[in-house]
Amino acid sequence: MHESVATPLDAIDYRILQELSGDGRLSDVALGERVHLSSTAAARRRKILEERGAIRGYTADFDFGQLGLHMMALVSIELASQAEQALNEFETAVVRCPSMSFCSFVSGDTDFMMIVHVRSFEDYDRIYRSELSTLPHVARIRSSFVMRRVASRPVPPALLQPPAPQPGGGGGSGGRSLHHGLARV
Amino acid sequence: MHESVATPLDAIDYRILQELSGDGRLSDVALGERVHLSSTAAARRRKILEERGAIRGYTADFDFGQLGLHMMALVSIELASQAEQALNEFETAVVRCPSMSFCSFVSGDTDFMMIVHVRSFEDYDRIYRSELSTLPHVARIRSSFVMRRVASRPVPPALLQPPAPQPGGGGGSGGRSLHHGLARV
DNA sequence: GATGAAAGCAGTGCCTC
DNA sequence: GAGGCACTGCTTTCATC
Repeated sequence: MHESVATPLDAIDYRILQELSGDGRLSDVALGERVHLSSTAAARRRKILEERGAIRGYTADFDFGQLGLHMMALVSIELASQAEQALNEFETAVVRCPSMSFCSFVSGDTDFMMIVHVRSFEDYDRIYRSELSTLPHVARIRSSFVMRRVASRPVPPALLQPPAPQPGGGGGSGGRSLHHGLARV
Repeated sequence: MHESVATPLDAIDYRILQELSGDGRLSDVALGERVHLSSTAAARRRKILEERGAIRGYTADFDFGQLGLHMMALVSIELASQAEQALNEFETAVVRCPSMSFCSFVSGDTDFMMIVHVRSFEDYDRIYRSELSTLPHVARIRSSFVMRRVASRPVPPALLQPPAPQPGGGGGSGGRSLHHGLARV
């Protein structure tokens, strides 16, 4: 697996990503029409994007309410220790939380941020006690609840574009200089 | 108002949702095999789930790093006023933020939580000043950055199941194993 | 990137349980 | 009402240029 980007994505690749972001089940024929390519050319590009990992997969987007998941909680978790072993043990445990949708190690005044979907307040109470507060090394949990989703999209279409050239000519700091320190997010 | 829950989803429907959550481009033939149905029956159920809105759509899942989006920020925004007009004006403006992936009105000690993808620190600085701090009624912005994604999945498979029977009733069908791996981390 | 043939798939109507 | 089967027309795939 080559971590470095072998060939940069061109404008058509980004168009394909935009279309597949909007409809992941788009047929190759429809995809080709939208990016002004033949279906085979579109399919080939799509496959290359999948193989190089730019497209990691496809998923269905659900109505959480219809699935009975009426509440979404944003949970910030502070550990009692930030030693590597504590972080590792916490992370190993948290990926096994059945209710956890998202968890990341963050900078700032907390250690981890999680997104948790639950059915009800009772459900959250149960999960809080059985899944969250039993995670190792947890010192403090703060929860806030999503009252209303204002906007939600996998990636803003505006970001699915080739990196713009930096103003000022030779600057070139856009996009490729930040591999140190931040893992791929 | 008896149209809110037309027909409850059965166990096969939830199996279909699980499979499409893992691979949104699954063909009807493959879907049928996985849920032990013919392709036509699987396709019919999938279509019904789409039409009733349980499946809102399908989307591709990207490697943000390969797209040049090396940073993800969690931004909490507190407004100077929580009057309805202020909330409305803020929300109208925030959905136009090109870099915004997610925004919700939340309970707790802030008003809105956003997820923002950017290319670099320079990019974030630019977006902070041009997109975030110019939003109407903003009193305070706090950002934290995702250092590492520990886990990320659209919906935990464990939640894509029929609601468990209420305790005390008589339900004995709760022997569910939680061995689902994380689809993508 | 395009073309054409072959394989595979989706969509429909009809039948069974 | 729901599942399965067979047929028909597309779509995808893989040669090849």
